[in-house]
Amino acid sequence: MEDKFDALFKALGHRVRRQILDLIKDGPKTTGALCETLTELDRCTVMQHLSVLEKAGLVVVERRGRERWNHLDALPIHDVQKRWIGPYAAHAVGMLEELEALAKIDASPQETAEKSNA
Amino acid sequence: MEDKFDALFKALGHRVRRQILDLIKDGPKTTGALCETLTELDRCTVMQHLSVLEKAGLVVVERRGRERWNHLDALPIHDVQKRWIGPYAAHAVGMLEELEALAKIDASPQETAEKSNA
DNA sequence: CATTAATGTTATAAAAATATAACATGTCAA
DNA sequence: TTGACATGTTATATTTTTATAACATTAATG
Repeated sequence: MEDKFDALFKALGHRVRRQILDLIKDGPKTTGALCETLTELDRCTVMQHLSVLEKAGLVVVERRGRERWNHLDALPIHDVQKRWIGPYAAHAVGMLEELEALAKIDASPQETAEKSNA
Repeated sequence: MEDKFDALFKALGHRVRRQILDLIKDGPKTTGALCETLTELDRCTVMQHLSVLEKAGLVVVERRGRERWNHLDALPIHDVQKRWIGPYAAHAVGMLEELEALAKIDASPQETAEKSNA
């Protein structure tokens, strides 16, 4: 289970792979089409990145004749959201609320004067 | 900007670091306390992991005397949520809804008979 | 102030990720 | 069927990450 999250976060941890996800978000693309966009990279490198995404379950391959169509599967990201991001994002909101509460106290310091000058 | 997401996803891409985040989620801990929990790892290794988390902005260090208190800062994860996870999780929900629609069609095939037998 | 405890620093070995090259396979289309 | 095209496979160089060891620093405490 933790292996799955390892693979997912590692897959998301490279800008090229995130770029690929964005490229196939609105519909599948062939490897060739992806390479045409990612001109700065060797075709083999693009295929290796696709392989990493595939192992993480983020890309599903459909073969059509001699073409390889790379589809996005966003379901694993939903799992990441549920287990890791959601709870921590909520934690972040909690932190922000604490800061806001502190700001209000600063704005009306007379209320906390007793505590401040120890 | 993409560098930030690189650092964040890479920081989250190791189970030990995710474990550390869980350990300090409900309050800061000293490096020593973390090492007592992560007994299978060398202290230096734990410190390296903390350094990765710190560079990603997920851990903020407070020094008290000779102790180092590691605080969670979940705000960067909020950014990840907004830019990467939220939109893709929504995409996943969309995929699920498409699948459900297909299931309904399967359940009442007479409604789509015209399309099916071309 | 000397000792111990907690942490920091530098160096290094081992493993994994990244990028590329060279060659191989399968398939479309004239 | 043959040549070109899209992709696949294997090998390898480079870089980065992970894990440790050895030594250094800083602060509490008797």
